[in-house]
Amino acid sequence: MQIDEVDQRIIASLVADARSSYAEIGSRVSLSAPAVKRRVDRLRAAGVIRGFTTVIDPAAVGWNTEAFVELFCTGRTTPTQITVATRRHPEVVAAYTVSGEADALVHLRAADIAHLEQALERLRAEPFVTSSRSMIVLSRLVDSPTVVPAPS
Amino acid sequence: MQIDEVDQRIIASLVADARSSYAEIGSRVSLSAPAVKRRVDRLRAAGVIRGFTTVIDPAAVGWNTEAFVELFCTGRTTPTQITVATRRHPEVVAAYTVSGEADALVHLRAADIAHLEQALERLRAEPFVTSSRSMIVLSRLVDSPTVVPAPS
DNA sequence: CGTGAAATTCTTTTATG
DNA sequence: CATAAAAGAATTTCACG
Repeated sequence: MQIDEVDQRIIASLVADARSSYAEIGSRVSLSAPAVKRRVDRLRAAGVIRGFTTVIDPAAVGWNTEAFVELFCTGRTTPTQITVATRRHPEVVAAYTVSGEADALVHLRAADIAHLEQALERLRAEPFVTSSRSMIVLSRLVDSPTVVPAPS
Repeated sequence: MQIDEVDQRIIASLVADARSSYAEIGSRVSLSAPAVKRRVDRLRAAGVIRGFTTVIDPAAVGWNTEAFVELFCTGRTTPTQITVATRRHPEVVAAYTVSGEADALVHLRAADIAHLEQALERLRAEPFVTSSRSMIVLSRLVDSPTVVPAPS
């Protein structure tokens, strides 16, 4: 899909504050509110804008422990298998297939260390997992939300 | 801060759609719009709600490559040093200090492999980095936004 | 593509239990 | 803490250039 500079600025504005009004965005990009709405609708329909969400402090709602787990899998494990398996675990925030030593990297979030240990055990019990290596997050140093510059 | 079940449902609703109206949220949690607004204001003031943002398809705006880099640092590297250093790199989406072999884990996003390689070189050139291990993301299997259940 | 205007709906304040 | 009512904005549709 074609995205012009105005779209980019609208996106940047919505990333910074998803609840700002179309009129407010319009004043920043020199467009009327209906024009902004039409562009946003188009960007949503095209899948550029996936949705609007709220950033919550995980600790405030009881998630105090995070970890990244490298999974080593059996030879003929498919990405789909890993997907369906990891999705079953509510502690899985994200999962990726990766190049390097490991086959997949899983981002976990748990209430506490005990909960994390439990989730880890469950994950490692998946039949295609041959071994794993965990990194428990000690502190989050940087956490940028979805950024939207225009890479040259 | 104290969060009751109604707050939790309001949060869940806002995480699912940050642009839904207070009236709509209110109808889901059996509350009037002003009551919802007051709770949201309180949750924002308390830092439970950090903000409202928009989820963008990275590829649609030119970010096609992702990687996780484990950093191994010199003995007396502080988290603050890693923070300020990684923040300087626009490709850094997130950074964590971690337990395990590595000292830090850095999540990078770049336009393409060439850009990623460049960013990696820059990162590895930081004086406190003794070595690194990269995992290039082949595919994103799972990507849940900030979830908000009530961990028992 | 864009704007302006009109109708509807939401937000937000204030008063009140 | 909640609701209700009222004023002010915003959303959304529509006609039009």
